[in-house]
Amino acid sequence: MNYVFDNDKAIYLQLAQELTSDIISGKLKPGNKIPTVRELAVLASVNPNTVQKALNELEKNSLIYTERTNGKYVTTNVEIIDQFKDKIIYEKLDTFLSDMKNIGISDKEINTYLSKMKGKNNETNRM
Amino acid sequence: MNYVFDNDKAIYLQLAQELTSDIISGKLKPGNKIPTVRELAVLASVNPNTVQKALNELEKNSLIYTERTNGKYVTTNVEIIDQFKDKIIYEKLDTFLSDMKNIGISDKEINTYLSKMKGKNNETNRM
Amino acid sequence: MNYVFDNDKAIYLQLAQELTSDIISGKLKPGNKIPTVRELAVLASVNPNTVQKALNELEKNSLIYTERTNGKYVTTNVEIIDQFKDKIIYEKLDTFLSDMKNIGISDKEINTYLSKMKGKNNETNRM
Amino acid sequence: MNYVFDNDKAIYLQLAQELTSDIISGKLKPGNKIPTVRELAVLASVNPNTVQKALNELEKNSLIYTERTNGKYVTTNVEIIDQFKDKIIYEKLDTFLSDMKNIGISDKEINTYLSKMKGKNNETNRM
DNA sequence: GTGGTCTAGACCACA
DNA sequence: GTGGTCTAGACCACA
Repeated sequence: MNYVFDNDKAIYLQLAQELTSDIISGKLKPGNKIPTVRELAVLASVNPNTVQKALNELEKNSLIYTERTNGKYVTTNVEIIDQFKDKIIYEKLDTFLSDMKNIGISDKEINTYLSKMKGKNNETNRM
Repeated sequence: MNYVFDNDKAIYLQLAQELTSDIISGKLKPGNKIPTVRELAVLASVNPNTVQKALNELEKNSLIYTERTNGKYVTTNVEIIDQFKDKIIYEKLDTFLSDMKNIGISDKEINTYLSKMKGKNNETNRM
Repeated sequence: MNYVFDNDKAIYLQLAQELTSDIISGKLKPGNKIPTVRELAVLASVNPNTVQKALNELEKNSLIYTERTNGKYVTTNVEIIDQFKDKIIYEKLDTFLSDMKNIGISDKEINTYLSKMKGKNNETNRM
Repeated sequence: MNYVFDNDKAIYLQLAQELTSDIISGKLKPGNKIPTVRELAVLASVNPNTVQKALNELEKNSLIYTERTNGKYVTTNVEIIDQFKDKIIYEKLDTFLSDMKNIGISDKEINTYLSKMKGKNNETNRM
């Protein structure tokens, strides 16, 4: 996890997206315990309230659930994760393609750019 | 122009990006007059001050210039526009690819998804 | 006359200052006819209303007077011009020295800078 | 800090210049916390939005940086401050000398005036 | 009619 | 409490 936040968007939303990525990618597996709010707060150099707000987003999407006094866990319902993964991929693709279109880049050009860049983008980590 | 704003980001930044897209894509051509601050405010259902702030962003990037009492115009310096276009394409590609990577999508899968979706994304308009 | 205006200040005030300089320096001599409002407007690439407003400033300071239907003239009262010259020199010096002081430049340093720069500032024309 | 504004120039620009002077002169030192937006608004008898706009100017010039929710601080990069100081001194000298020239004051006369006035200008505070 | 500035006041994210 | 955004509305310089 590489917590560098973009000033243009609320931190709690960016954090929620990072954590969602971790679940979707399998980095955090079904049933895994999520680090405590305080641990995450330290990891992300962020106020616990902000972490709480981020985790609420995940819970709203049923990606995690809370065991009272025991902690928060990744859902064991693989269906939900898979569906969410599909939804996010679709959204990101859609946004990417319509952005390219708005900028005036044809499908053909997209392919050219993509083949140029693949394998080179190891530095950044935005979502 | 389709001004639907996302709650997650400052309106003035989203508006600035829409207008930047319009210039980069050639929809607004070098030397073209930008609609007046007040016109844009009405079009985007937003306060004139917010439009001002958005246009300041474009002016900061030298994409537009102001003729006192006359209006604002797209730069006639094609170089600047081209360079900005390249910069934005690079950034969007980079973000897209690292997002996909974070989600756990391989380059091969990206290609599959892309060929499925191309030509279908006519609804949305985000940047 | 070199009419390049600074965006940070009203044009009519800048124009008034240019014209005041011309009188104070003797470029426009006592009794000389001032170019017409329209001529000045063309020279300065400015609206006649703006020239009018600038000339009002000079008239307010008694540096020029209007002969109905005949035009505007530099005052023949040399006293007034001399006093105004003194006043402006004093103000400019005062502003300059207090600016330098605020920036933290000592009198000694001012001298060093001045001897370095004298004779070199032929390009600019601000007032 | 002495916040008296001149009607001829935008308040936010004058405020920006005052604060720039404070940094350049060392009155506000590298790393120092800038008074809060609201404090400055009260000090300058000005709207907080106007202060924001002024501070944006300083941030644009990298003289200050913002710590989210924590406040704004003078840059710790002394290089930047020194370069900006040089730039401003040069500009002020250049303006001063060309103004004097336009008024018809010779270099020799400037020296005479300067030696008369030095040490006497304690009242004013313009920049 | 054009852009620019400013205010009063509200509301948000984050700590 | 800190900075940031936004609105409604007023007023100015310039053409």
